[in-house]
Amino acid sequence: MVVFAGQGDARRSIALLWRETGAVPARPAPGPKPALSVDAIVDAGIAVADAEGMAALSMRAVGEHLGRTAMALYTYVPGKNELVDLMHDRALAELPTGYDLAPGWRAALTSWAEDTWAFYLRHPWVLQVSQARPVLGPNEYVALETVLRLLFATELPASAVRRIVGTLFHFVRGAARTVAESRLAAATTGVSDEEWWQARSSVLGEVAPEFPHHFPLLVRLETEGAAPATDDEVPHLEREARTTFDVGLTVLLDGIEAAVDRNR
Amino acid sequence: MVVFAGQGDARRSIALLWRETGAVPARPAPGPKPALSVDAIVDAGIAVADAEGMAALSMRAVGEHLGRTAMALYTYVPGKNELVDLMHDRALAELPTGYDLAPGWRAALTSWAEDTWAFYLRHPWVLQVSQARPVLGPNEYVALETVLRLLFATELPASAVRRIVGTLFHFVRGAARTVAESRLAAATTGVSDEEWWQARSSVLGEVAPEFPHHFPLLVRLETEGAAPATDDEVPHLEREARTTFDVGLTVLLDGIEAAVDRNR
DNA sequence: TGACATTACTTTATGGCGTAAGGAGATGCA
DNA sequence: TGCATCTCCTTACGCCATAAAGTAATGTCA
Repeated sequence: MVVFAGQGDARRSIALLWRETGAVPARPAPGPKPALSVDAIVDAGIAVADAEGMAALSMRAVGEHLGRTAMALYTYVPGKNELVDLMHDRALAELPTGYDLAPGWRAALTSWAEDTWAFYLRHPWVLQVSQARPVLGPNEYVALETVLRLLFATELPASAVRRIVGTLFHFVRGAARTVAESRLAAATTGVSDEEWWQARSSVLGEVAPEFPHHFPLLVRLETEGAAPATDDEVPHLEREARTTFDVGLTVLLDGIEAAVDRNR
Repeated sequence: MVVFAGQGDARRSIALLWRETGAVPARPAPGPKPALSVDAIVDAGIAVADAEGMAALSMRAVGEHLGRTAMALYTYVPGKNELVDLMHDRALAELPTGYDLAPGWRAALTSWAEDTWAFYLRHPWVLQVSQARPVLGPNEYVALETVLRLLFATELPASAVRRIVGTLFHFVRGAARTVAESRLAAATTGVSDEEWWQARSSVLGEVAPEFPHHFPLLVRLETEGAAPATDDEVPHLEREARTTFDVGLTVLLDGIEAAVDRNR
């Protein structure tokens, strides 16, 4: 599922995101006192999505988590899309902002990428929120401003910074997505990555026996390129993904460094 | 929606993917002749997904496209997940394979990235198929072998190639995803990116008037870093995304080059 | 105090989804 | 001719988001 920013009443969604506290109701309104709140609903939504994944995030599930029906949420939130926007922006508040630039932009960007990676793995459902039309909540802006500060320290021109920040996000999100999806698949199917690969490759050996002949480089990648298996608690393929992240980050930063050198 | 590879009977899914033609039915079976075929269904699925997006891909929609009910498809295909796997592998067949390495690996990889980017934009739904447990169809392997051939030309060790290929895919998929989601949002909401940003930023000016003070670098990015608007047919933000792709690719290839130089 | 507006929340209903179950009709072989 | 086998259909179930209408609680005002 890809979730777009709420398309309904733009004014209302944005006001919700920025928690327009203005227009405080002077006199108390009639009717029963609200037992829920936007914050409580957003927290419940995050709890559900963290535990069961975005696919399991339904209005029913969130309502149930609060001892209410699905429809009760609509008193506080215009719809599911807007709820996801709010969840997204609330989650982003977790990201650190105060990176130290004294040891240089490269060290700072490395820390940023690692924190962001860890954040996505804590809240994998965030990866399903579309970046094309960003949620535009306050924390989204804070997160962007944070990484911009590190990138502007390279003294690259704004036009280059603009593109490189996109590239960094593509990379971190893509790398985290692989791990997130892998974990989700394991959780929902009860089959670990290792078991899955085992089953697949044995079937493949039957169905396509001429495989090694057609794909010699793939075989070479398997035999030469794989890290040795360890008896870690961390699943092997997850360590593999983490290594891909580290190596990819180095490549990217080397590329940025090349641009910086050219710019000097 | 994120789609995982079919988790049902592994043997059957893989046999379908590799189109196990063996065990040809010697004598014609009784019963009506099949009017559909796996191929026809896969084509219809791709047609629906290309035109309306992954979210609109339902068994009912595919059936209707063929003048059948949804349930008719289940004679040919075990379920929706397996259909998506088949669509994925069929689509991948479009990718070119014979890149010329004579002008060097960098030029070849550039062509590869551009073709892959264009492919994802032709079939944006492919980006929703999870990479964590790949579909493992024949064309998936061909596509991998293709890019491996270009990367091994760098003479980097297999372990490095293994990680860099992941990084390249993360980048290309991420960049393409932005454009794909942007187009999808425009198509489903009827609001262009430009109109959307216009509406949002005017509301934002009301709700958060102190914005420029809090996010000076974002403002700088807008004013200094943006490409001038043109009266092209291509939407402005899409050109922006394409530029991000070009710049990001350069950065990545520079990074790979740095690794190659170190390895020499 | 009683009438009434307002509010929180529930129930019910609509139209989507994937797919299980069972049935109808066509086909080929005995 | 009977029967097994096959394609394809209808129906049904339990999910989903959410529209519409109802219920009960709370406040203000006459």
